[in-house]
Amino acid sequence: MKMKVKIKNKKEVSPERLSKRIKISPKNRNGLERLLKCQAKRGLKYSKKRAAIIEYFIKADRHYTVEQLYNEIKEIVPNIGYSTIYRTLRLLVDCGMARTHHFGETDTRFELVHKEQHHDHLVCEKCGRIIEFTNNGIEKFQNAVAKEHNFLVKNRELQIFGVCKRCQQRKR
Amino acid sequence: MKMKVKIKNKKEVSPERLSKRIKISPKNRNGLERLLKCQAKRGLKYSKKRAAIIEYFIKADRHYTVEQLYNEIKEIVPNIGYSTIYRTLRLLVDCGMARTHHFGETDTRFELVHKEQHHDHLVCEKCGRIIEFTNNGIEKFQNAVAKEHNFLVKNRELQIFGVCKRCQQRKR
DNA sequence: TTTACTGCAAATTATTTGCATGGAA
DNA sequence: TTCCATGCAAATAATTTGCAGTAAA
Repeated sequence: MKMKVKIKNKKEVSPERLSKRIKISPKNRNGLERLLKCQAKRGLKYSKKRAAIIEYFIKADRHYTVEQLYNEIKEIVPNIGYSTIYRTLRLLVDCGMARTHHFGETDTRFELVHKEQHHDHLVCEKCGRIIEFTNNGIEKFQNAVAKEHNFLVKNRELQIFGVCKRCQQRKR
Repeated sequence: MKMKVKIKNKKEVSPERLSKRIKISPKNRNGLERLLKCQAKRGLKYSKKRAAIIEYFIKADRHYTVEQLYNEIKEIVPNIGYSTIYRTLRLLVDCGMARTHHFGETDTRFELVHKEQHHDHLVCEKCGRIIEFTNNGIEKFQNAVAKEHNFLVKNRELQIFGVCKRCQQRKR
């Protein structure tokens, strides 16, 4: 079992530079604002590499493994280290700008939080494709189940594993 | 990324001893039969320790971490090693007698497969309690979503995280 | 000039595997 | 006797952290 002790530094620093440097479409505006607040609260400085990672991650908008992200980022930012990717993604998660999943794999996948709506995933076991979906019916029944058990819902995660349309066609 | 190469030995051996030694209630009968077939197919021998682990795991019928199971088993079978727990649980999973989950934790939890019905979990973030439930409505909507996407469903996993009834009451 | 950021190597955690030895068939 | 099962230690995999040098503010 893993035990963690976290030491947090808090200090005021203006994060304007980060917001100027990162070019983001409007849909990510509020996510970015959350990030800036979070940075300010922690007294983080602007950093070229971190900004590059965040910008890339936001633009790509995929369900990344650290390994995948590392491989793609290092083409743009040579000399980048694994730790920086890990640290940046952890920051995004802590700020609520990213979310983690384990789609039946050993390593963690990071997903950008930019939609207001909760969504779930179809995970293709052949090609690894991940398809997002939202379904109100499922949510309603989940709430009903929780109520039955007097369970206070904080979060939920649903994955449907199988074979996507494309891979089914490919087989024939 | 982890790469695996598995070498399998197949040989005929009678698994009668295991079935005699493990005392199991009727509801686990078919699970046990699957296990015995699986053992026979692989040419596995009977083993006192393995039998003890399996029997304990079946009787307890909980969502075990390897660590938890190890700690409890070693009281009964002194001198047991972690590897044996790992190897036995892997065997159970391969035989379809156990299933793994990651309830937002880093380590794997193992669950006994003894119900015919698929079920999902309410996971209490305060006390770690895991409550199983089945809900046909959720399943129907899941199937509908899959059909919409022409997705061939192989498996599904739903977790609802939050605070259980007991822990909510405790807070006040 | 202070203090955060980064890469690297070493540490941690969860899990698996090689090997010598004990035990089942 | 044969060959699987086990414990232990070493290996692996994913992730985190310490540290010394670099770069923001």
